Amino acid sequence: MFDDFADAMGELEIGPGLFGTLVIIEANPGLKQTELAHAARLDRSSLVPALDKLEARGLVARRASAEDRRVNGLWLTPDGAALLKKLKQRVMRHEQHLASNLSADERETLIALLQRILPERR
Amino acid sequence: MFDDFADAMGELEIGPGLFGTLVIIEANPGLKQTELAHAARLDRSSLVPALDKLEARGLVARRASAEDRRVNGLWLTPDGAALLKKLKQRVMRHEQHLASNLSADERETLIALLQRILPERR
DNA sequence: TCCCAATTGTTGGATGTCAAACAAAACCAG
DNA sequence: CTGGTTTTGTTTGACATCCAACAATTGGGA
Repeated sequence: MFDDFADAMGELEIGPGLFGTLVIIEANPGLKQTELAHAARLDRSSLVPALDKLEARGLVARRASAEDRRVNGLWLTPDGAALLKKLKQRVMRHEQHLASNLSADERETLIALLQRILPERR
Repeated sequence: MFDDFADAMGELEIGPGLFGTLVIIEANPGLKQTELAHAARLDRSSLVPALDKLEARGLVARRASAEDRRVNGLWLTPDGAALLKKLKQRVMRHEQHLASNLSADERETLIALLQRILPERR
């Protein structure tokens, strides 16, 4: 599945992890790194090189918070938002390709069953 | 799920990867490392430290092949076979715990649907 | 007010994975 | 036979992840 994902992403050089990161930041502008790490099920420290990369590519900005000088607020740049839009289309294609052997009903059933074996988050 | 797996394994210090390795070796005694890597979807080189660890713990033996001196045949030691037996019980408990919210029918459905979204192996 | 505890982002060390390059051994074409 | 090609296990370097420790900052209680 990851190979398939990578194929769908093509030349854009974004893996499942960075894609998820972008999605979460888009949905929660100004999020701080600790919160993003929690949402993405990552260690705080794992995020540092990932954000370094996204920042270096001009997709995400770390903006120092005015209220709390320890905190970096995370924001998508216009470039980041534009790339994410393209990425979402490709991910959708990837998921359709992945589930192409399933009817719409079967997809719903699969997702519902998977939801029910999710352990509660610790 | 991996956390749950680790909990079920308790003090035995075997993760999903090493467990799979042991299962494959048990089912294919004398297997060579390249074949094991293929079966486990691992790189040949990734196997080296894993087998080093299993060998150091006395669970697996690398036995030089008589016909082809490049090849190491892989075998479970008696200790390895004994540990694997215990591991299988724990994995079974883990899987039952994981699927405890599903009826037997639902489990079958889930597995069948998952099978059908499996990409063909490359 | 002032010191101690908690939080935040980062660094450093460990581990597991991959890809590329390698030496030894086996295979094969002429 | 012999010289080039393939296969096998290993080493090395890159990368992502975790955990533990850290400095800077904030907050709370005596």
